Amino acid sequence: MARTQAADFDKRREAIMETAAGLYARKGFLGASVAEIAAACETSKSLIYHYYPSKEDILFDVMYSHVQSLAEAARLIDETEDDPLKKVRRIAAALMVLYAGHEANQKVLLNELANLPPDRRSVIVDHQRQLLDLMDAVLLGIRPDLKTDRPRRRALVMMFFGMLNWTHTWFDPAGPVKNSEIADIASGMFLAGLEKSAPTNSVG
Amino acid sequence: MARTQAADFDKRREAIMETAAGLYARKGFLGASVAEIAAACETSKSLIYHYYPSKEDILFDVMYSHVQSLAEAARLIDETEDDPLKKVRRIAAALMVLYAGHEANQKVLLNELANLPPDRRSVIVDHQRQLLDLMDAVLLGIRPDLKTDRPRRRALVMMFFGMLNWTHTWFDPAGPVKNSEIADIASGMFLAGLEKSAPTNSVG
DNA sequence: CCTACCGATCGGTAGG
DNA sequence: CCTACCGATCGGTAGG
Repeated sequence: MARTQAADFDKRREAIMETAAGLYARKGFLGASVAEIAAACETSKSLIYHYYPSKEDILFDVMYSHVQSLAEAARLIDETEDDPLKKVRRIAAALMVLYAGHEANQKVLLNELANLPPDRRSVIVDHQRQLLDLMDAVLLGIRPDLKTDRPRRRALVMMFFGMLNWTHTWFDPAGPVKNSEIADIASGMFLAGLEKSAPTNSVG
Repeated sequence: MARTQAADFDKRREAIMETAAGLYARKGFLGASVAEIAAACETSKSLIYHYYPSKEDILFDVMYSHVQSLAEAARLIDETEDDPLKKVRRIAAALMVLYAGHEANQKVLLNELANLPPDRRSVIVDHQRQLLDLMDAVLLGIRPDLKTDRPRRRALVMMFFGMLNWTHTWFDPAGPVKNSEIADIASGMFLAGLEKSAPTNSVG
C-alpha cells in the first residue's frame, strides 16, 4: 500500500506543478500567490505545502523538468543523426514540439530564472548551456572556418535560439502556422545565413 | 523662476525613472520595492511619490519612453531609405544601438508588460505593433509573392525580432562582438532566408 | 487536510 | 499661500 500512496503522491505533485506553471506563466512567480495555486488546484494552501516545501521549490520543478526534456531531446538527435544540416532542422523541430506542448513551462523557464537562488539557478543554467554547447558543436561541423572565433559562433547560435525562443511571445499553436513550419523557417534562415556568410561554397 | 523649477522637476523625474528601470530590470517590477528605488536614488519614498503618483506610473514611463524611441527610429529610416534591403539592415542597426544604450529599459519592456493594467498596456502594445507593421511592409517590398500570406509574413517578421530581441538575455555591449555586428548577422540571416525561400531569384 | 494565525514587508499616505 | 520634502506610520496582504 505504501507503493500505491507514493505513486499517488508523485501524481498529485505533478498536477500541482503544472497548475502552478500556468499561474507563474500568466502572472509571474511573484505575482502568483500560493493561495491562488491552491484555489486553482481546488484545494488548500496547506495541501500545497504538504507536497512542496516552498513556493520556490515548485518553480524549480517547473523549470527543471522542462529544461531537462529539451536537453535530452537535442542529445538524442545529436547521437542518432550524422548530417549536421539535418541535425539543425531536426533539433529545431523537436524543440518547437516541446515548446508548443509545454507553453507555460517554457514561458516560466525563460522569464523567471532570476527568482531562483544562485545554487538552484545554476542547475538550470547548466542544462541550458548543454543545449548551447551542443548547437555550437553542430555549427562547427557546418562552418569549420569559425573554429577560432568562439564569440561569433556564440552569436550565431544565439540567433538560432532567438528565433525559436521568441515564439513564446507570439506563437499560437492553434493558429494557421504550424510549429513544424516555424521550425522550418527558423532553421532555414539559420542555415541560409551560415551559407551566405561562409568563406567558400562548401556549405549546402 | 517657475520655468527653472519645472525644468528641474523633469530632470529629477527622469533620473528616478532610469534608476527604477535598472531595479525593475534586475529584480522584476514586483520584486523591486518603492523603498529600494528611493534608496537607490538616495532619497525618501515620499520624494518618489512626489514625482510619480504610483510605482506603476514609473513602469509605464520606463516602457513608453523606450518603445517610442524604437518606433521613431524605425519610422525615420523607413521614410528616408528607399531600398527595402537597406531598410532592413539600417533598422536592425538602429534598434541594436537603442537596445545596447538602454539595456534596462529594453529588459523591462520585454518582461514586465503583464504588470500594466489593460488600458496602459495597450498603449505600449500599439507602439510595438507600429514597429511590426512597418517591418511587415518592408518585408512585402522584398517578397511581394507573400502578399496574400499574412500569417507567414508575421512569422518571418517575428524571426527578425526574435534574433534582435533575444539579445537582451545574452549580449554584452562590453564584449568582443559589437552591436553593429549583431545587427549585421541578424539582418544577414533574415535576408538570406528570404532570398533562399523566394519563388524566383528576384531578391538581392 | 482546514482554520487560525505569525512576523515581515508591501505600496501608498498621514501630519508638519 | 505655494512647492518640495521628511520621519513615521497607515490598512492590507504576502509566504509560511
